[in-house]
Amino acid sequence: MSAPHSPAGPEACDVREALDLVTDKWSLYIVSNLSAGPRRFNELRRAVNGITQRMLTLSLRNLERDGIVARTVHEVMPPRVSYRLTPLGAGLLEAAAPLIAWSAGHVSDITAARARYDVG
Amino acid sequence: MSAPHSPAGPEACDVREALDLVTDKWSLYIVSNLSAGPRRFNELRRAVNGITQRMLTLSLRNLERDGIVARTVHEVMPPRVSYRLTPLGAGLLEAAAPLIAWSAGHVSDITAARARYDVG
DNA sequence: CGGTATCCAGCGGGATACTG
DNA sequence: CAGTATCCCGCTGGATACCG
Repeated sequence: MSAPHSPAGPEACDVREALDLVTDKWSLYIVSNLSAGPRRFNELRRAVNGITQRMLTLSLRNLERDGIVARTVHEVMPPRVSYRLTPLGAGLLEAAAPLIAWSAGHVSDITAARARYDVG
Repeated sequence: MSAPHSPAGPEACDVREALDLVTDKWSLYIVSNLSAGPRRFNELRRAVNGITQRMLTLSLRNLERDGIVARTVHEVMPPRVSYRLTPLGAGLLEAAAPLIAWSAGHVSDITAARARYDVG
């Protein structure tokens, strides 16, 4: 099909691209769990509520690919791999912090709104 | 329940709940398009790059249900329906603004990081 | 420990057609 | 104009098993 007709401004596409970074289930959650410093794979797995091994691996790979997270392998036995935020990732976390805080603070408002909507 | 090494205390579940608000493809995009004031259905459709009629309807219903967006029907012919942010929605937009701005401003960084990753 | 590989269910979401 | 209804494909992501 024809490319999205958005000559209206270069920002439109950027915003869509940008929001895709946030549109996946785990990335922001993982990033926020790396705020306190480097974490090993299984530390993250325990910290990130409900994530599977597979999804943690995939999410970390994507974050690494995007330059958000850095992966370090320590060549010892047993294997030791740690993950930490890059400067880019730290910037993302900083930018996301208000949204995360707001969301956490307004879950009850939204739950209430839903209840009202579903009744009336 | 706060483990000493984990930032995930009782807030953990809330954060997951909260991030689910952001985890869908269109909501933040729509909300950001309502920042300048009320919009009619097809205005939004044109503004929100690439959205289908179905997904716009579904997304607006969810946002209305969550108390983020208010829907007003003007009983005229042809039908006229407008959508605007509620105070809650305005708060969400305010909280999301830094993330949206950051994302839009760092798309190129991320694209570059991907290119580097894919080569090496 | 830190992954891959494989299988598969669910649903997000696009295309299309119809309606008040 | 502002939706509903229907069909269906593909990707997300969960469960499980295996590997260096």
